[in-house]
Amino acid sequence: MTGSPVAEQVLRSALAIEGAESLAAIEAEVRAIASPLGYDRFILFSASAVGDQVVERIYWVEGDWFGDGEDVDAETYVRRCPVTRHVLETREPFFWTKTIAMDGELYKIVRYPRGQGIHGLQIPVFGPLGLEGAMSLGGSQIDASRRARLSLGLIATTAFFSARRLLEAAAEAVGPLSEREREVLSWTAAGRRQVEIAATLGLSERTVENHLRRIRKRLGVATTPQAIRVAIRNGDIAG
Amino acid sequence: MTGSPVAEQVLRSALAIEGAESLAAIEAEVRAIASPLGYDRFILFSASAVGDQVVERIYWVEGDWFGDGEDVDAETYVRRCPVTRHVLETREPFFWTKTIAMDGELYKIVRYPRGQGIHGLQIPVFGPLGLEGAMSLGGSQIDASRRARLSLGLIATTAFFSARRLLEAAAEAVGPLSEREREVLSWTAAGRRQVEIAATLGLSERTVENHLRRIRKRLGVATTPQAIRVAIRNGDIAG
DNA sequence: GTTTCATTGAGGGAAATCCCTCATTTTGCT
DNA sequence: AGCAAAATGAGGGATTTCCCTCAATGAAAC
Repeated sequence: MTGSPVAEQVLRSALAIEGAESLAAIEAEVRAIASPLGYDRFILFSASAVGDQVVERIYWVEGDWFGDGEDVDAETYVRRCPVTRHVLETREPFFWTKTIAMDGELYKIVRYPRGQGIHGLQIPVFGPLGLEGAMSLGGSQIDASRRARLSLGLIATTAFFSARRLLEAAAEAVGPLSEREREVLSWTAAGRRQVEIAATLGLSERTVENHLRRIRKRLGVATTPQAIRVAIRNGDIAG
Repeated sequence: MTGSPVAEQVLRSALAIEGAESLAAIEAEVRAIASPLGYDRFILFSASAVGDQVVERIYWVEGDWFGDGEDVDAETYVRRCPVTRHVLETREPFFWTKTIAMDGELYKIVRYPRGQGIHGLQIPVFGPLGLEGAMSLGGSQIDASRRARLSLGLIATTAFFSARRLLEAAAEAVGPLSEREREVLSWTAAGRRQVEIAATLGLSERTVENHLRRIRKRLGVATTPQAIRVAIRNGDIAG
């Protein structure tokens, strides 16, 4: 489609992104790699695989994602987009195509985008807790080769972690679990219900519930089952 | 230390690994990239933190990891190694150094390995379920630049997923849980709610609920959080 | 051909969990 | 003493999970 990505440039940009001290610097590097490949719109966001909410926080939006006359803001658009939701179901970067049908826009996940419309590449980013973010790149004439996908995958992954480092500096100050919290969680892992744990420890059900909520918050998870896994992994409770 | 990685070669190898049809082909590509950087021993394995057990399955071991006269097998060595355990606690590739002290071997996680001894790079690999595997590379004279780390990170990540695709293809159900049940439980451990899992797997909420109930019954537990722990213990799902 | 089991789905209702906020007491630390 | 964090508890409402039963399909086993 356009020139194939220059490998040297890709590595160099990834390193630059890794050490970037501002979001603008990250954006510039991404553009430098993506533009020659035909991508001219970008979305970078943190995501959690939990809750109905896929998108957690948008780090960067750029380009004509919405078309003229659309009066949706970036947040709404990204959150509603079916392509965005698809990151929950995949473990690999994927291409998509948006065509204008009679009854509105039609998104499709495709192997190789071609033909009329806006095409794009969506790259999920994974971490210790599973899906942690994603980057979307789009354009009307894009390089959709495996090589481009691999290159942009590296760039996007690096960009996400770097952007998060910059923007969520003081966000996740999660401490370790307290003694009481470990105790409650251990009983939970042992199959006890909140009311039973309350009786065992001589607490009210409310307190047990409050402890569990605080535990989830601390561990940065959404559900108690997930808290069990994370706590086991962290060594907070016995596996 | 040695020549810096040729970016073009890195991208090419990553693509080759991605499409590889045999483990040997993957190994060859990794060697081609890693050797010039001074790495001559490799371990590739799937991982999960099941209590004491970090390593799940070793895909590939090569090189002089153990020294002469050592009569430990690869499994034991990798499982015992403190460096291996450290992948549980990190979200980034890291360098380590092994020095021979009077009272045995001493491993240290370092920013830039130098001096005498064996040095290495450990690269955790993440997926939708969190930590899913890792690759260890070692050598006595290694390139420990950020550039090398980034390049090998890409290579290792690609290699892991490709190797798993090849080797776990015919993995059959060994546990008491069926394939579908394991799948549902894994997503639960990853923090998904029933309705979300239903959407992801294309099932009705009812079906997911039924699966979970059957899982609890099979494992002989009362609650889903407990099922998570028991399943992790049994190795039915990743820790 | 019959039986078994995995997989899928549902109705209806009970139980449990989860979310928000607010408040009190205790404990550890400077 | 004074502050911060842990630990405790509650109100009130929204979601989610759980439990019972019932049922249809398809594939594998006998």
